Amino acid sequence: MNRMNATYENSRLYRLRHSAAHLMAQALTELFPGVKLAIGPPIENGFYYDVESPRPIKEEDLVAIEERMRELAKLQQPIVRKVAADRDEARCIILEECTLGQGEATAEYKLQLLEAVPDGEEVSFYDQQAASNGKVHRFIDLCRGPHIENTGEIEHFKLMHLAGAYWRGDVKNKMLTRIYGTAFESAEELETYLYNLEEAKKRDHRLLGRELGLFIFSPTVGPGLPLWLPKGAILRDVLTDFLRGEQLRRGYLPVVTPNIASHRLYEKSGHILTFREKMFPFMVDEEKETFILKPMNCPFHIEIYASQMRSYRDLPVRLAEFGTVYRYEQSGELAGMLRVRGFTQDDAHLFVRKDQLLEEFKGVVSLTMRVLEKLGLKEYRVRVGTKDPQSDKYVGDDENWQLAQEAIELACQEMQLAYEVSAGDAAFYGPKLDLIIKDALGREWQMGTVQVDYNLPERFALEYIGEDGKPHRPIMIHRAPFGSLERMIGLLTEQYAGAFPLWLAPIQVAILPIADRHAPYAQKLATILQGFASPDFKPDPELPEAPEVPGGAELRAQIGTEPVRVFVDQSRETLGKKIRENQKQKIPYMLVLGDRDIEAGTVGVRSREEGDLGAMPISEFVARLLRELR
RNA sequence: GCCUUUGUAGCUCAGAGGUAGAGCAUCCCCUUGGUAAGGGGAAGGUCACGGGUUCAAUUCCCGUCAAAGGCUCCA
Repeated sequence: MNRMNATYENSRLYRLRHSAAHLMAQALTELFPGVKLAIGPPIENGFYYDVESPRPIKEEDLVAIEERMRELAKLQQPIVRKVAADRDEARCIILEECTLGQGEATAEYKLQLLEAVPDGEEVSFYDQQAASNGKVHRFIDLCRGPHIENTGEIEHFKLMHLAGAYWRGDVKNKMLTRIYGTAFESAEELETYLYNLEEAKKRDHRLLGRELGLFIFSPTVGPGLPLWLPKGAILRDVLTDFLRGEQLRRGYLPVVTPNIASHRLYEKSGHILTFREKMFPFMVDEEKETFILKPMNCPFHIEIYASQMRSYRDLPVRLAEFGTVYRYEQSGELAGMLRVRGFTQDDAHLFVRKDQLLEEFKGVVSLTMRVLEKLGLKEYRVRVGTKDPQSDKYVGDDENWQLAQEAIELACQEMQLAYEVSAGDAAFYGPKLDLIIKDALGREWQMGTVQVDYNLPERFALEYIGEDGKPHRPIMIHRAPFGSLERMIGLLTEQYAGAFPLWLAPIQVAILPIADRHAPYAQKLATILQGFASPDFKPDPELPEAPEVPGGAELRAQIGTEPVRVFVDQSRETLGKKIRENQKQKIPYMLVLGDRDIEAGTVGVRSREEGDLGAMPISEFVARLLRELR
């Protein structure tokens, strides 16, 4: 669930939404007699109520429920708080009053909730009622509160959608129907919220991914298996080139490993035991052995580490690979690029000595911060996932866990990261630091991750020879600053609404020849901007000879070895149409090219953000471009 | 996987128990244009797939697949 701050929880809006949830429950008890109410809290953008209904609640029922809510709100029911003297009285109120004469069975979940209230804590109820046309409408609910004073204050609300939700969030329990709604203090705020929601949908990466030609999904290929189109693939290349460069400077060594491996590898790593349900069905060769499509890269990198004797002087060893892994995610979990079944991690494993752990961890976090900064991702949450003391699903001794956690927290403090500790969010082999970012619809996704691992070195009996001539066990750091290219590109698409910054944009410059006769010249200019053309390069032998681009040699020198990603729009359309189409493609710069420009050695520059900038010498535009890129 | 919803042309969407339409995109013709859609024409669909009800199903019912919003999980 989304996190809420104390200001919100103390606000009138929060109480208003809580009361709106009650009002909805009241409408439900009237419209669906026998409905069993579970819980109905306010949430970040509204409220919900979980119920078990005697007949299925359909989307079309929402209209009637909302209608009844409005009627009930108009009755101006005062909301009265009551405190039960003791547990027995609370039980009586639940069974006799809360059931509203609809039978004790409807109290099933409320009784369970009562049991969950800690001893000594006050048990309160909120009661609302009013009479209308001789009929008494009443609703009373076990609830901690607080609420607003009167249902009449609930004016600006809307029921949003239906969903299933397990009772107490446990898959083993019955699935209840959750009705989501939202409420605001004013009609304007409600409208703004709904409007923003519509706007957010336009930023959906699935929509933009297709419109901008980044990626598609094909049912013929299979769910959760994306196809990267040329522009999306360029985006991947730009991101991987960037990170590869950063890693090179930080002493990472590239490795490449296969997509499948013998089951023996994953038995040794423990994945078959702990990760089996996330793995694609095994490939069974009846004569020889079983192969597994890889769900993680680490065991391969471990094999590489273990392939030779390591000295303490060799450490840290940092092995990096953009490794594609396959995980059999539940069908209902797939979500565009944010959750797929085949994805490429910007993975690396650092094998370090104990005395190097803190510094290496900090190095990784610093790289991760550098990545976020470069990507322009400013809003994120840092979560340190630690062991759940109640659980025994972890491996390794407490001392190592303690050390690992201290290293993580110390690193965060030294780097002045605002982090929060979340018990139970560790990996089974060690604590970790995750970066969590919201998508367009406000849903949180784990992006980058840094994990400390004592377990796998143990399972694979990894060693290095220490200064003392004796074998020692290294510690592993697993890390992925992006998390995965799929998720990161999906998220970036939403962050930028498809208008990627110049350095990332799959196409940086579109050249728009005004008439057909300008196309050869446009091609010539394109090859210069692309930085690979020799002076006598002829782009297309079919094209007529074009005038030389003035100052071409100087421009080549200016561009150097960094190619600009250029597209020449040769469609036989009017200039207006070309501008419109390329603007919709969110290309950072358009260069309009006609007789006047060829004559004068200029280009008509149009910026995605600033519109028409007028004609300028080509060298001036190139200077502007390079300035922006560097 | 579970709950709710959706599935009509490449895309966005109309439509009705009697075997289908628009705009954009595509192709062709005319237009060669100076900063957000020039004009005309053509082609394009087993109405997701498989059953059932019916004289007749794309429409109603059931199942399957896929997608969306949630729940549970996770990069």
